[in-house]
Amino acid sequence: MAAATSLDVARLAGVSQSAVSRTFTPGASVSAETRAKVLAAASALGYRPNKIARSLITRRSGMIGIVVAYLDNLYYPNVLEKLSRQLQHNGFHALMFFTQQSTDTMDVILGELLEYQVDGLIMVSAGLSSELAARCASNGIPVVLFNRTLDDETLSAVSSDNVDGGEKVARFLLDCGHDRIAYLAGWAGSSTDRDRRLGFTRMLAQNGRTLYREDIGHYDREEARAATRRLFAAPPFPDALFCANDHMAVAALDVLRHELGLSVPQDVAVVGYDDAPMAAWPSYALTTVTQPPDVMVPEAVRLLLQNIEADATRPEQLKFAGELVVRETTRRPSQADGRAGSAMP
Amino acid sequence: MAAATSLDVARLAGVSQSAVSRTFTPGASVSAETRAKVLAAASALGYRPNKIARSLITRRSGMIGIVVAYLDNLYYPNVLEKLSRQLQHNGFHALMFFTQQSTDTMDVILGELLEYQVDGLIMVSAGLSSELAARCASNGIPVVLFNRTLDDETLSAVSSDNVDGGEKVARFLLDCGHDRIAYLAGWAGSSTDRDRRLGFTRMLAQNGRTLYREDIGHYDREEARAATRRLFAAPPFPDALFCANDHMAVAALDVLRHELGLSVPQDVAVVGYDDAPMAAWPSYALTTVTQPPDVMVPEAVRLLLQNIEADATRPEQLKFAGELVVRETTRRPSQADGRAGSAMP
DNA sequence: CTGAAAGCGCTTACAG
DNA sequence: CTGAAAGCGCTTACAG
Repeated sequence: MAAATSLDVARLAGVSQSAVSRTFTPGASVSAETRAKVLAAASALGYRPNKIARSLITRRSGMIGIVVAYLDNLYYPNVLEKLSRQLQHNGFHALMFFTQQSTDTMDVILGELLEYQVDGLIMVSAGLSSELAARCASNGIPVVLFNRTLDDETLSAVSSDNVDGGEKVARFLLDCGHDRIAYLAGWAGSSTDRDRRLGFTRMLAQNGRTLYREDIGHYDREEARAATRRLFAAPPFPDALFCANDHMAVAALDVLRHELGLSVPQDVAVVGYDDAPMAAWPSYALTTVTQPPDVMVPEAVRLLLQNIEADATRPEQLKFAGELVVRETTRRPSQADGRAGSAMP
Repeated sequence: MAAATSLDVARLAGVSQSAVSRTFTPGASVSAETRAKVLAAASALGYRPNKIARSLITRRSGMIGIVVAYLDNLYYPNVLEKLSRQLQHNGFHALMFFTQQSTDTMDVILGELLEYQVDGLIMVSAGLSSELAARCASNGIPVVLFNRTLDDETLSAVSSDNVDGGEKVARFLLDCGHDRIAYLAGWAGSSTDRDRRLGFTRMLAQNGRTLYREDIGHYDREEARAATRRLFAAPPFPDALFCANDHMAVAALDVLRHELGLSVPQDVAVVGYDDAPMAAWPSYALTTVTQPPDVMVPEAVRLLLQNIEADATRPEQLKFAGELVVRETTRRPSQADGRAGSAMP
């Protein structure tokens, strides 16, 4: 029952084992006749080249490690599916590595990644320290960060312009005439949270405003619920709430409506970030900022494969602008408002 | 920059290459002294055994192929994460294969699966014909289907008891006093849809009822929306709607409330299946039937690894009972009802 | 175009 | 416990 090898095929076809190998190597030179004999024998035996044996000598495993921290945020499953399909489309396959929260597991994971001889690495909803990044580089494994950036620009990264996105949200909320504007933060250490907050508060400041209130939800549903309660513990309530992602915005929306009995957007406007699937569902109809996976995913894969081809890692940072999608959780901007720099959806 | 090999380590440690191999093989015999020398040399060189080379001889790649059709149904990302973590916990890693809708791609995928020398296969939201299953078996690759079953019981499968689940829903809806009960079907060809519908209609029949209306949503959001419109095109409207999964139930709920202006559960009760994440969100608070991944996933992994260990595939079908979770999209059962076989949540 | 041979980095009998 | 050697299933110069 053991699978047929190239030698089995060679014997049946009456050719050398090299000839078999060549007919399965794109671009190798085999006569049409030999090729036909080999193909016939191969299909008779149900032969398929052993990729493991091949990669031992070619030094290409055809596998890309995808490191993910969690899929709770429903923006990510879609990203994962697209990444995986795109990889498949290019002759690779994704080998999954889920991290725990602790940092030393990241070390374990990296070790396994190395053992499996992955050709490259995509970090999706997980952070990677500069030190670990260096270890990948020293082992010659190209890495691209998806949706996060590293300060020292030592790794390739594909992300959306979160500063710009934060600004867009602030400008829109200002245009709608909001005054007591609150921010529900994600993880303090993440580049996404840092940048979204930066763009948001900076634009507020340019218009002479500051954050009315602020709390932290750590990109976690339950924590976001608790933070929302704190944000609305005492009047006067915020009249607008910018959440660092949709995952938290949806949780906040539920607390606002179903626990506190507030009307959205009449009592308070809510804006999220990501344009995750549920943001478009009528029950939420959440105003949010897109991070277009249709352009980001192909670029991430292209960048990675390019570095693999080149056999050298030239870090490159790609940033794409997201756009504000205005749905039902926000009011319409006041027509008469002539504030400079105001953005219309 | 090439990674260190066992030979490099051997030279540095002043021992044979075999000794190096042995210290990295659990259970092999090495003296404490040799082991220490090897470990020191290994860490000095940053050595890690090459899993690819190892698997060529051990015939164990440490990789499990996970075949997935789509992640749109948000019940699946969680399943995927749990499966992947559980595999990791057992020293394996998941290699992802996303299928297209067409059947011949399944053939291509299977070929790739074979090339990558995966130790086993888990089919998650994808179907596999008996013929392809046979090909896996003939190549000695254990397979377990997750959440679907094959009629001929030739493959292992872990699923929830969908017939029982369908019955529970019917009994509950009957207890609530519903009369015009409709069914929103999934894929006609899927075992989940077939079984849920069977249990549902059978229990209805036992109580002298039939389906008031029925339409098909193919487990697709947009199709479910369209089907819901058709189901409610003409009065008298159904007063209860059982959807074959939560993904469609949530879509139906949105059409009912936001397009047709109906109140749930006053005008119509809605029940889903799966207990996907959004079912618990207050905006939906969907009554549904669980398919407990916390028990199903570990069992699926156990079954697969057991077959891999045994080096023989003994198909086994495991079925777990789900439970009805009553939330806000259904009314309370009428207290005074004494119907035999009535179920209380 | 073709075949014999070396070698990718390991594991595993086999002697000692 | 230890080392020399064969071999896992391939690819790839090297001659012819």
